[in-house]
Amino acid sequence: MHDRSVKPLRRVDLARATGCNLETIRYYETVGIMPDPPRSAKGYRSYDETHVRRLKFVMRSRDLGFSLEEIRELMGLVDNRTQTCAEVQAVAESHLKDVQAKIADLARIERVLSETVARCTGDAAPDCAVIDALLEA
Amino acid sequence: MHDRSVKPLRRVDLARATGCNLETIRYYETVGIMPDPPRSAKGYRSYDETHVRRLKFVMRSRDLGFSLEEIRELMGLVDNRTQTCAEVQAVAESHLKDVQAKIADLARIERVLSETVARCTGDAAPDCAVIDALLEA
DNA sequence: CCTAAGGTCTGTAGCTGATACAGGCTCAAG
DNA sequence: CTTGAGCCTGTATCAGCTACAGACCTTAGG
Repeated sequence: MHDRSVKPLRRVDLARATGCNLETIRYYETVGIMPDPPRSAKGYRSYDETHVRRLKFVMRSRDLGFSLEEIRELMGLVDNRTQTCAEVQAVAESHLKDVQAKIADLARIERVLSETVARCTGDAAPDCAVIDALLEA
Repeated sequence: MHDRSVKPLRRVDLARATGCNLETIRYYETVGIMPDPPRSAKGYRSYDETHVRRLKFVMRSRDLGFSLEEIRELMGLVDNRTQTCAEVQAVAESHLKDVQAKIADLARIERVLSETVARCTGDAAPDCAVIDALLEA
């Protein structure tokens, strides 16, 4: 009962509530990731809790490595929830495969780098194992 | 003895010899990763084996995830090899730490994603575990 | 009521690391 | 000589932000 006429959030309030960068909020609006919010008489954006939730969703998704395009896709599925969650699962699974591939790539890089660094003597440059590894085919 | 007056390489030859994209070569020149090559009378770039080696070095380094800035640093150390290889080792080691951190991040993401996807029933959207995970704090 | 701090608005530029394209010129093989 | 392949430059595009300029507005304290 203590929410009679909740005061609207300014852009900076939304930023603070979510930890999102101020400018990024505007960016998300221009690229359609966040909806255009209602404006005050003077043109000031005014947000509410739905925006906080949505932005948190976006940020969590970004944090999990989803691209903006994937997030758009996810949110589209959520917004008109006429379909089953199988589609959502498919997006997430496809993204999971991407992540696993990236891990495999990085693991290879890690192996090469750590082997190379270990071979390094710290002596004169002409004998540097890192440089050799990069120069050799 | 069969290299009397080796014929100069064109840009496309350098691209083919290294597997680098044609435009990327020009890009690397503008950002100072590759040197400005000598030009023919008509202004055509002309490369030789030193460019091939240098570009291969750059590509291998990129492949191992070094940023252009890091590559510039590495090449600076190689070019005026007045210092010991300890500096090179330091660059590589610092990069190795970055790579390991990235792997750890991705591993966390992978865990969250795979757990979430596994919880998915494929049923109606309102119960979708992926969406729930993204909506929950 | 006035002032100062802090917020807001827009458009635009910069960042990384490429990649692509237009429009015009040139080279080399047949 | 023709034709196709390649060259040149400048500029635009992409993701995903981040930052700044310059003008305007709001709000709290004195």
